[in-house]
Amino acid sequence: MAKKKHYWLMKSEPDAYSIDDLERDGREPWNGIRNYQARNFLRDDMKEGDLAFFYHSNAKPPGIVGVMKIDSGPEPDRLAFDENSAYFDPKSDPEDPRWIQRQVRFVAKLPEMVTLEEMKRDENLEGMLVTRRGQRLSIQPVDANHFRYLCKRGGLKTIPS
DNA sequence: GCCAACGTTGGC
DNA sequence: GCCAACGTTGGC
Repeated sequence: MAKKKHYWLMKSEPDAYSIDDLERDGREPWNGIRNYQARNFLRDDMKEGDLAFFYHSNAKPPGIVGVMKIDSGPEPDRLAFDENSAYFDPKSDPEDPRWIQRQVRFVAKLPEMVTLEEMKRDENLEGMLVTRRGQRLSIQPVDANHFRYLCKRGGLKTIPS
């Protein structure tokens, strides 16, 4: 039997990079993550082929807007080595990179976004991390049943696999 | 713009 | 190792 898929939620501010940008680009490095818990998910727990929600944070309204696929293994985040980057980190050694990225590939845009407010109100999503007050982790695991439910809720006819 | 909820840094 | 000060995230 094939290894069980994991599901994720990944946040981006649409002013910086939106679902429309990913639809246009097709495949992009997901980089600039500078939080250890999120880094560990990127490095250790994500598998190539996993599916993830694209979440618009700091948006009006915030919420889930699309689905993407993890399309690479863990790679060093080279922005950490670039002095001119906002994500430069002098403590990241190119011989032993501290920060990790993944390639992600566009899968689908949700016909209807599912807002954070809707998710908080929805009893089917009880316990989902993103609805927890004060949490701010930019990469989060999502339960498989929550993933399927949210795909339908967002108007997808078929659940991506 | 405010501020709650963190995470990080650095003095001790 | 403690913890105060500071910085960031991100909803509101």
